[in-house]
Amino acid sequence: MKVSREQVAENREAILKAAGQLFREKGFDAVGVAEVMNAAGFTHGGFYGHFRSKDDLIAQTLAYLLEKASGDFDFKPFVDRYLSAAHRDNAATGCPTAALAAATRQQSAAAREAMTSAQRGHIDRLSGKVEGKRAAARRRAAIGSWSAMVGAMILARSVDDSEFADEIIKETRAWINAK
Amino acid sequence: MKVSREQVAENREAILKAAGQLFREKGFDAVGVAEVMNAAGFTHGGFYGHFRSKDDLIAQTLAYLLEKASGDFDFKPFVDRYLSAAHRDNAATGCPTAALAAATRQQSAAAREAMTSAQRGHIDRLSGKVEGKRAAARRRAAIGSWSAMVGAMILARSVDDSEFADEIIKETRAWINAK
DNA sequence: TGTACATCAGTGAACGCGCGTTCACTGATGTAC
DNA sequence: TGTACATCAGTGAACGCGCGTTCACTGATGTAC
Repeated sequence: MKVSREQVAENREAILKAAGQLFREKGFDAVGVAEVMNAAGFTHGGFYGHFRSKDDLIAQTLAYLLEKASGDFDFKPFVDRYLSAAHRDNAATGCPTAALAAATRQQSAAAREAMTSAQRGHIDRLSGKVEGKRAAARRRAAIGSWSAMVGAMILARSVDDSEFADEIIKETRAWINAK
Repeated sequence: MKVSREQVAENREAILKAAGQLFREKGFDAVGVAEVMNAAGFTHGGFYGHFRSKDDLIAQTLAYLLEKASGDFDFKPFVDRYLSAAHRDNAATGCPTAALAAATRQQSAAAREAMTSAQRGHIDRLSGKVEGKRAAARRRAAIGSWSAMVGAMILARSVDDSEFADEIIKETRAWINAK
């Protein structure tokens, strides 16, 4: 059955939302088109009315997640929220960079472009929030801190011992804050 | 045809070596059992004489790569070699943690165990190399530096602009060295 | 040491499942009069 | 405003390909005498 235009837009966003959670939780390859559509409340056949291919879905989901994650923030609370056990345990709703940047390396050009411009924007924003007088020093601190945050989250999630994972997160947080 | 016992051991290592390169380059899911066997110089049927399953291969390849990557080193040269454009451009022969830690999260218990014990060992070793008087401060610097190195390499490889990637690597290196 | 036989690493065809993708169909929406 | 028709979002069956896995077979290795 046909549906109204606003409904189409809502349905499309529901698909992106479902894909966003599933991809962050399980990775691009382990999530099928049918699984995404079911999670969004549809059957798989309608998928190609919204997206040209699974690759297209991946690129658009990345753009959608990275855009949504680009809100305003203060530096210290951002670091503390980011480097927390809650974030480690909730990849499906957490930072798309920590969950998907490594996998984006093997994805389409469109997906990599979405990731690239998001990283540019995020580092620019971080540079404005970090302490320091000279712009170059602030940018360096922004890049260094961001690398440490993303790396710590990925390492913490890759180990199977939650105490060790906590140590990685806490010590990285303390190390960044001590700068 | 049957082959000698030493040959079997050599062949097994050839498979692990081929898998190690392919997995680091393309990721676990994008590499098939037949592709690994061909790269090692065999046909796919013989695979199950060496490994119980593809999951088993993944776990054993991780253990193999992480073991080989655990040599001795000095801190500063290690950071400089790690955070280099050459390392960024050669994932297939580079650090298994940067290439595979994120994907290990979705793998078998055995794979995660290999990653966990390797991270423990690596952080212990780094703690002994880093400058600082008190053990806790050295361990903190080791964890923070290691998070930043892994995060910077993953971020640099995820973007499609090599100048921006270089900036991420260089600034993270400078930031670590400035600690 | 030499010979006969059992073992078993590697081969390549085959199987079956899951996944991305296609397509004829349905029926509600939106438009033309 | 009401009616008739065209449009098209979503359905669900079907297709085909690739991949992990199995298996009967081959022939070189290793062992028993």
